[in-house]
Amino acid sequence: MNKTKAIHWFRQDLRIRDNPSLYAAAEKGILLPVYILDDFNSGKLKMGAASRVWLHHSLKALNKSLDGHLLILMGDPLHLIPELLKITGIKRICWNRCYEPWRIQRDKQLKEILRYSGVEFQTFNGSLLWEPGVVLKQDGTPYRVFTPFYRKGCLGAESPRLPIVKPPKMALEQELYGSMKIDDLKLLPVKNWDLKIESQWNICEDAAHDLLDCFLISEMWNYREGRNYPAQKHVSRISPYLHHGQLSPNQVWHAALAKEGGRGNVENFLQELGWREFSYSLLYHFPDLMRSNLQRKFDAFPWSNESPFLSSWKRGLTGYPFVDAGMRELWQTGYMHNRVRMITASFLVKNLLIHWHHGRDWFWDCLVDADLANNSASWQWVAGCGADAAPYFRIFNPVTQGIKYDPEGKYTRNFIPELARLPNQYLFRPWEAPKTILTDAGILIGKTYPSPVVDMKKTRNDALKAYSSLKVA
DNA sequence: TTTTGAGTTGTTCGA
DNA sequence: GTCGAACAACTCAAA
Repeated sequence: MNKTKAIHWFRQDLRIRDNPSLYAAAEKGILLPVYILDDFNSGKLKMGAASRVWLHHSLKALNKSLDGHLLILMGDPLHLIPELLKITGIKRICWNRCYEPWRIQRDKQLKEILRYSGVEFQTFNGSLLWEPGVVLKQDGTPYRVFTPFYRKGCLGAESPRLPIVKPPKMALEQELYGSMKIDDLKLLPVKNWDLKIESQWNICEDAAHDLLDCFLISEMWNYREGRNYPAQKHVSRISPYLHHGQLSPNQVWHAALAKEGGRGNVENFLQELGWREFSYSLLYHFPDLMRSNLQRKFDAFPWSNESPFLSSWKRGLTGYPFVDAGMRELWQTGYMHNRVRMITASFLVKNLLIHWHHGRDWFWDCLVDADLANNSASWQWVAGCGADAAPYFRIFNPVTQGIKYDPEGKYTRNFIPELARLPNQYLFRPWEAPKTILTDAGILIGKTYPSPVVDMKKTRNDALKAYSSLKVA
């Protein structure tokens, strides 16, 4: 038995700074930092391929900042942790809380085991500004509408704690007790498509801060407007760092608050963190959020089965350039600009009438920021079956949206090089371009770039009809 | 208890 | 070209 040693169990908090559990574990003596790849048996919730790539590099970076003393394991923590405690004789373990329903269940079981075996454990809030259960309506039930949730619930509650520094001293355990190598986790794909993703991102804690600082200093002054233009740099792109915990929301919140944004830019940016909180709250109170329509009448929605267009959508071959640009950005970079996420998602659900579950799964696999709460809540929002009142008529038109938010076509041309020489006037509706213009641009619709898979006008009306059929329920 | 009115980011049509 | 109105019905916080 060794009272001076403690384990910090890294989960979705892959950082050294502002890490309450790491801080507490390192405080009293020797620290054994552990990471356990634990999604091997979680079935449908297996981490997506892009997230695994991100995780691989995150772990490499984290291990480096721990002088190579990060203990790596793979398997079920319910077995591995008690075993590790036994082997090491350590009697104290700390972690930051996670909120996926299966993790909540699992952690509860683990606590029982630890209690039974007389191991001291401590858990912390390391990844939310307001934990679920704190922000509730006066009647004690959870909010179902964002604005009151955020304005009254969040902003009316205690303000988020200030970030803490990294542990002043980290006396790291030198023995590695049969640790695996990070490479042994086989997080990288066999075919090396991950190289494309890696070239876009610097995946480590320091880079996360650089990115955030850069955004806050040079881009946030125009966040409110600029965030709508995917060709511009007015979004922060911190979502993957937030998901994996290289950044904490507290660090972001307080860093943003300290800036002069003007014209509501800071408030708008903070509100996006509020949406993240809202998603987590929904997931906590509706654990089946990833599957069940929050509005049950949507269970009767006439989704088209076996649509041949799902794969066109995935590959960025719908014939609608703005949609295709987004889907290709996703595939090539593991990321998609938020406005384009809404447009591509709206297209899948409202024009192709394909169930949001299919979109959810594709995004889950492709996004480096894939997050159960955000992904589930956002797809429900787009589909209109989510928590907020969603006007049935909110159906994005990829042509209109392209003209409005990518006026110079820079974003679209970047991802659809085969349309690069098409004039702006026709860039978002090449099928309407005169033959001579297409020829001049080297485009053959149906050959070098697909014809539109569906007709916007017709499918819009079909969707409106389908949505109004739900009224009765 | 009842009532009021707002609700993330849209589109189309007609003046 | 710009502008405002219309496009369901419903939930739910809050007065």
